[in-house]
Amino acid sequence: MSGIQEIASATGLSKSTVSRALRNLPSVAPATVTTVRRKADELGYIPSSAASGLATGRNRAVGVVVPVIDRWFYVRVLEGVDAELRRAGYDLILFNLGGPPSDRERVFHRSILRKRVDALVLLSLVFTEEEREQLELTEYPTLVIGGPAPGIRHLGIDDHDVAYRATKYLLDLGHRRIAHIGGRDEAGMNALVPGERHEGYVDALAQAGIVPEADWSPNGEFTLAGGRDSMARLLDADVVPTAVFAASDEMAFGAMIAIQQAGLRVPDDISVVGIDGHVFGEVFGLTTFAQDPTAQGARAARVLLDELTGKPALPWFDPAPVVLVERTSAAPPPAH
Amino acid sequence: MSGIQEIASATGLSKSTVSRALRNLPSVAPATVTTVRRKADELGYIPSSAASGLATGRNRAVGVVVPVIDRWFYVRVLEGVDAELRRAGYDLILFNLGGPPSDRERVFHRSILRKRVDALVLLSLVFTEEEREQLELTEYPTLVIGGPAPGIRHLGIDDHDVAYRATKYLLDLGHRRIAHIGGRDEAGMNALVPGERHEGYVDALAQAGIVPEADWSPNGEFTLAGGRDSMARLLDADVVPTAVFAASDEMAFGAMIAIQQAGLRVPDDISVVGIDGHVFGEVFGLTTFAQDPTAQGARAARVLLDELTGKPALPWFDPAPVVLVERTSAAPPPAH
DNA sequence: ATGAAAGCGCTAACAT
DNA sequence: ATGTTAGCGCTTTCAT
Repeated sequence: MSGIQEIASATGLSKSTVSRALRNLPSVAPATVTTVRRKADELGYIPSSAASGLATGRNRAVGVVVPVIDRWFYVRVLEGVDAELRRAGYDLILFNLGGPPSDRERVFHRSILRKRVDALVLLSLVFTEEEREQLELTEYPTLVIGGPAPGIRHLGIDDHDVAYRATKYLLDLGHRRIAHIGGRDEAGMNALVPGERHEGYVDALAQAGIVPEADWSPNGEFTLAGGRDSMARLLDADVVPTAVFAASDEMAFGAMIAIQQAGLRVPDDISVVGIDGHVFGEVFGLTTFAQDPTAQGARAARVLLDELTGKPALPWFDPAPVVLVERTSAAPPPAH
Repeated sequence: MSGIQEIASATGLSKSTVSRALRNLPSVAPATVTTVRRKADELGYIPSSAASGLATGRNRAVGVVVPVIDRWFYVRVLEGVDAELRRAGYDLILFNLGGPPSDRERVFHRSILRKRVDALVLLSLVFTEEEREQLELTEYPTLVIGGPAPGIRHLGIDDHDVAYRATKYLLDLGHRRIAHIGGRDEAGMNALVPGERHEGYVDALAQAGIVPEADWSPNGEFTLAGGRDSMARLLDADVVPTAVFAASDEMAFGAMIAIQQAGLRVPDDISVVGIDGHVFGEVFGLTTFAQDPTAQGARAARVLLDELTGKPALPWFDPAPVVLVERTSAAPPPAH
């Protein structure tokens, strides 16, 4: 109801002065600031972001685009982005590309590109050539978290390297029969991540002179149920692995459950390691290579915010850290 | 860069006609619409939400306020709200009250009340008297999901009833020694939910003439680890329950893990039931009373959107449905 | 330190 | 069916 104008009238000042006072600009008498602020409170003044956005071209908001919301990784990243934005007084607009593919187009055009945000964080997304161009046209500072995206700078862990380390870890424990529960491309999501992790696995094995069984890389779909089912199939085969490297903790949990359900024990019969650092890891006793998506999100937001205030754009990021968290799901293979 | 004006000039039409054409208003010649749209594409026209927001007073955005993001329930609700908003071409602004309490105040004033949204969905939040007043001043259509909030209409399940049914279910199976893993108030979150669930449990027991042991309502903090620890403690006592009703699936999973780690079996030695309908339930084989937070979110968004288009406000909602999903975690108590 | 005036890009009467 | 004219509520020169 009440705008800057009412405050001006009520205090006998001009709109400009009120505007300045409200924004703590220099060259406003301290006394004036006090008067203005008090009147503002009194009148229950609430600034209109549309008006200031129109006048300045700044929205004080950044968009976060996700392929789906309901995934541990995205939620954690969101948490990090949010924390940093909040400190800066920026709002977070969430764009979910999930659901019917037709929606994707709509969201993309009608929403993302609507000049509502000042910058964009894209999570694990792969874009079409056309979408990329559109994004560039907007000239928003933009970056991708979670998996390389051709043509856009990205922030995240080195997927090949973690997978390599995870496999190596199992190798060093003495395992030779190591399976890998991974993923495949999913609609609109980054297909490169599962690919790189699989390669890291294959490469580590190759270096040890091992060629993995053909069907030892089942698709766990990055879900708990997928991990369980994949493991169950692995357990059914003629030759069973003594260790499993899952491309995500969730799949690793699924594998652990399948192993127990089969009457076997982790790690006595089969060792399991994952990637992620999921909260549930502690309870499951999962040995994993943990990343910190929240930190990645915060970092991304920080970078974007800096660029919004004029800092030159970073063209490239060092890989985000991954730390080995040793718990009880991995041990040397059974003696026999 | 280019606005409605350039299109007007380029086509020889007036700003108004272009505006109308772009918004598919009636009373614009079909041919004109075509011309305008083509020119718009050609020029890479992107509407400014700030400008139209300022002109109309509508932002085509709704805010969702959460106490923390990283919780199964909230994420699912978010998914539902988002789906509905997307269909209507609305954006979703996420306000996270989590983190330092000082932030809460800032988010509340600087962001939520900034006239950036047209309506508000509040998740499991309890507000101070002052916050409530502020909210009312904004006159946004508002509603709460997940737990009653004094003074604001709310949408969600009947917590007392589910808890009653869950306990009754165990009772009907023949159990007499039933424990309840629940929660307590958490910073800024709805303290009423765990309370109601606990009461439902107590009431069902009372009706069967049972007074629960004093320490059979441990605080599982609504987390997996909390559920596990609570169960472990329960298992350590002199007299051990034959069944456990957990106020959330996550705590139920934790309880199941603790039971297994103690060398006991579910449901042979101890039965477990939960509330929620968490995806992991299937893999864990958890018998639970499932709600559908996504549907609740969608419903909420639908209602708000309707009210934005003039429909009279609904003062009250029927409780959201809860369905019993029977799996393998609950059975009659051991014979002896 | 403060004020006056123009304008951000769109929408909405009110014409015609 | 289209054009004219005012704003929406701020910020920002440019004066003073």
